[in-house]
Amino acid sequence: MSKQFPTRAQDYSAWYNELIVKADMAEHSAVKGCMVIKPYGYAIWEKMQQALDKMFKDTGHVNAYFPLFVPKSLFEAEEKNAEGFAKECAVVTHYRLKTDPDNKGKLIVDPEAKLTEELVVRPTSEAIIWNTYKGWIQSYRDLPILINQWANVVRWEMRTRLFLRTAEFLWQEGHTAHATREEAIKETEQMLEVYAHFAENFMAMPVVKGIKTANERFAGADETYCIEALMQDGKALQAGTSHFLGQNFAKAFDVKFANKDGKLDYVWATSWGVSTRLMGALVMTHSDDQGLVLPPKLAPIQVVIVPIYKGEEQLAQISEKAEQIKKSLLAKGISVKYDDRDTQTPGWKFADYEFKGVPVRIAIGPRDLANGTVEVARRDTKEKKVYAMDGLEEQVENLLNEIQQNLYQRALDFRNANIHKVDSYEEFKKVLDEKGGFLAAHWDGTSETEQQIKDETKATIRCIPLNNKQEEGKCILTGKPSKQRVLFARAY
RNA sequence: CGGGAUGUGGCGCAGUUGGUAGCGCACCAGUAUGGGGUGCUGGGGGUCGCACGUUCGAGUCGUGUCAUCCCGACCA
Repeated sequence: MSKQFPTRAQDYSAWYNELIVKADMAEHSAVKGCMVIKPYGYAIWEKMQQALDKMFKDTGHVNAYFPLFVPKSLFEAEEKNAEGFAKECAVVTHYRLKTDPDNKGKLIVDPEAKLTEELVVRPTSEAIIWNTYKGWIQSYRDLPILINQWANVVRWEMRTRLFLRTAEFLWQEGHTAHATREEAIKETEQMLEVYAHFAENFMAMPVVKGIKTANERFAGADETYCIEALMQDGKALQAGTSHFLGQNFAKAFDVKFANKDGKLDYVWATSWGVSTRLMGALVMTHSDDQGLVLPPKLAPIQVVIVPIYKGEEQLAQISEKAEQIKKSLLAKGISVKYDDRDTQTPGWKFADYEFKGVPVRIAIGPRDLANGTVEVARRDTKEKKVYAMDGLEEQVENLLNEIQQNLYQRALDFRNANIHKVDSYEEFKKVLDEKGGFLAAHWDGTSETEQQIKDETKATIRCIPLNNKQEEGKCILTGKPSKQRVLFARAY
């Protein structure tokens, strides 16, 4: 492993890219804009999936799967949605290759095999799903439909970055159908809460819950709720969205139901999603110049045990103890790896697990064996302590909780310290350039003002926080009256 | 799509005025080690992104081309 790993201060972007690759999370693939998620990175994603999936199930949702391809005619049905995604769609036009008659051993697209209708590779699944729901819904008795899908989607981005923006990415998308507007809004808000809970309690990443302005709203939604996080470099990152789709898709796909009075009405819809982008968020929330830092709740390996020994006999003695410790930790539901490979030295292992963000490391050597102790090191603070072997599992359990807490608190302190109230456009620009972070500022509520600020500063309104404090003020750009501050930031 | 850069063993790089490739890490074998990326000895592996051209001779010069990365516009 290279020793000249860039620091965050030197080059945050390079730090991020190299960290992902060197921590063995992912790498660039042979396909432009697409990454290979490696086992270690995928294991983190699986932990995220498990936690989220349970929360979805606990709130009454079920999983299903819909096709990767969307016929163009369906895709274009909801105009705003189609328009919003049109410029980043991959399109399948043919279904066969054949040997090139002019170039032996090479293949060409068979011109005879042109599809009568092009297939859009889903950038999101509203269209195909609502076309399907049409056949499932006749009566209010068929509602609600509460479905989630774990899938891949493709958005042909011009510029990509590992996890943060890849042409193909993994996500989950919930698509629900309801009899009333109120119920759909309640669902939208509920899922936002689920996301916020996941971000804060599993990722240890504080988020601001809010709603998007019209400019930033999901194409085809009436309202977009979001959770916004702040990365270490002062840029914001949209970590999850929950959309109230109104009756837009029901109208586009003619999905009506008979209510209790026998009257026909269009179905109300929501959709909500989080993606592998959260992996990037995780990295940019906690990791440091020594590599990845993982919150215990999402770490594939929570505790690693490293033996320090001379000779096989000593290893056997240490292994016996180590296996005992491993067992007692496993019994507490803690994931443990005992790394007794003799192909790497202890120091090498220390550095390696540190780089990969394993929250707790236990080292056992002959000295410990004699004293009935172990050396315990925590990744978040780099602190090392000697613990007695007796009752170690409780200690480690507590330590993991403490680390989880500490990471959250650290991130929260950072986030709070980087919400800056600004009251003039000059101050806005100055703070944005010098400090970054969220800027709480008054805005006159118009798209034009938002757009102008974006054009001039690259900062966008990340959200209007929920339960936002109401106060009289003047728009920083136009000086027009404003009733509340909104959060601006430069964003990923 | 605009700007910048880079393509040389698995990875990271060097390669002077053109004379058919070298270093570090990794890898393999042996050996001594083992409380923070271990030392020593020996070993295997590349035809220099691709094409064309200049030349007696091209990693090196020229033209073209492809790819990737970074910055920006677009976006989760």
